[in-house]
Amino acid sequence: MILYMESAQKTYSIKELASMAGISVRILHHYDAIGLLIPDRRSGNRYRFYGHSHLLKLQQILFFRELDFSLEQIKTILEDPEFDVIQVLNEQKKLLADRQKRIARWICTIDQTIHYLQGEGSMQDKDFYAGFSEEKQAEYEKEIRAMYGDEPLNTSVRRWNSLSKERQKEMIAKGNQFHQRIADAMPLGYDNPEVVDLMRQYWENMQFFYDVSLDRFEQLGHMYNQDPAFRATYETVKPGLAEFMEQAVVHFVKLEKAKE
Amino acid sequence: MILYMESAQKTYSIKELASMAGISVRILHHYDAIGLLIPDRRSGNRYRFYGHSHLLKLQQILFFRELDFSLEQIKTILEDPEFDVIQVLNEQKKLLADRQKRIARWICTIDQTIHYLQGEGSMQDKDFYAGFSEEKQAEYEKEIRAMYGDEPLNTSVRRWNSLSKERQKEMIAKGNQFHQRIADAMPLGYDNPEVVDLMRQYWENMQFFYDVSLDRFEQLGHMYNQDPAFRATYETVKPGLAEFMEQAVVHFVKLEKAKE
DNA sequence: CTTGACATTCACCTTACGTCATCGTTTATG
DNA sequence: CATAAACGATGACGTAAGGTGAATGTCAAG
Repeated sequence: MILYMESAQKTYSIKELASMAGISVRILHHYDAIGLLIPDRRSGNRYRFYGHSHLLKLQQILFFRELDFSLEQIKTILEDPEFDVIQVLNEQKKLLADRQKRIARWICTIDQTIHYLQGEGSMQDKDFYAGFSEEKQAEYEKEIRAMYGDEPLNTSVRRWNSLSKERQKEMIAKGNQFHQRIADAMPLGYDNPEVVDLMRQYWENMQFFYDVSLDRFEQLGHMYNQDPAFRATYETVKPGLAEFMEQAVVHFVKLEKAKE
Repeated sequence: MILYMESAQKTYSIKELASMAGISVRILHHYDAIGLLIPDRRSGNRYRFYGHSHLLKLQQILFFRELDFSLEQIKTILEDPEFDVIQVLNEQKKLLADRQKRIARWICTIDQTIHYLQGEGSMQDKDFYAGFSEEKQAEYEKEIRAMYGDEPLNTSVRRWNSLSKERQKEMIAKGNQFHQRIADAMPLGYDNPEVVDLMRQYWENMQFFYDVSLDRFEQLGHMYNQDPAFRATYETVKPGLAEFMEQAVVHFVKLEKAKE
């Protein structure tokens, strides 16, 4: 492992390090015992002292741990002389993205299960486990493609395509109307009841395409402001609309959750 | 647990069930031993046989397991006579959404760490662990607010705000230009080299605000088409643009990944 | 009648710590 | 200065969720 940290800086006691990292002292004992994170200094009384470099290494360890690597694996990874922190951090980002996708599949499977339980569809037994293994998923997607051809279809797109052209235009116009109405309502402030009601309508309108949970809607709200593409489109309707939308969505979600 | 499944249907051997669910036979033994999933029938030779209802219950168990519930907790949850599958499925969706958020924070922490390691910023030690515990995160956000006031600020928004008004207008115009140029290029087809190059520029332009990975960009691509709000704004530029953008993004990402 | 696939139970092993217990050290306080 | 509280060390045992293997039973097919 290549770590260019001139460690001159501060040293931490075992408890300091543990509480900074949000872990127990015992864990650091354990990591010392198995040679995963050995303090560079031991005072005469055998007290452990950690330097700044251990901070980074511990972060690495906990990253990998979060990704369900075994401590043994982590050790070999970190001991690898070819090991480049930045490269591995980038790889970790990818792993996390994979995990996000997996969770998204799970959410999808849950939706299907709910649908099945409500008796509206007949789910085959194997579908129950679609969210699980990679191979099963690959296999499953193959069948889907065999059924629907090679187009990148999914339910919301199919639902959209099933609308008449008339209806599509209508929906688009509706969306734009909302943006305009929300823009007009900006001076009232994001916590104005009228604005809150507008947000509710906006949200309910979405449900047609997409099963948008409150949490999901909140995420979208942030994106309205933060993603440059969306931000730009909102800002052209009216300067400040992107940020206003974010605030209004967050506020609406908060109110809605308080109801429950 | 309320499960209205008239189990008349097929019965499965232990191995069949295990392989359907992608788990080991031993796990089913274990679940039987601790009374978590007991087969309804044992033939004379003590062989276990499972029915359709066990499929659903096992799915529930594995769902909760994925969410790091202990088997003990899972047992009490499923034994609760008040237990409503659909309600809990909805709760699980929420938990999964939380997990997604947590991962998003991790990705953010990784980005900061990379930034720090490249010597471009000075990260405080505690920031190393920002992705971890909830309390730490709450604490941390408090400090942020103390520093920046009560606005819901984040790096990309700060970055945006740090631009001059002139520059902001410029960026918005740029985004719109892209949309227009991409719309104009639609007849060429999403796999046209010119379109691919446009997508690259679009992507690179994003990097200014947001560290958009290829995977993330692909997700965004799907949203352009699937999220009604964004779909609507794209469709007003030109009908069919939303779907075209999705295809073009997916194609671009595929090409880009093939390069690696 | 044997072989191979599948089933059973019993029993010990593993990982990554938690949880004492027992003891030494340091520091704050009366 | 004495003493308690807080922190440190080591050692030993416990735990959850299975893995792994041994010894043995069952059954259909060749």
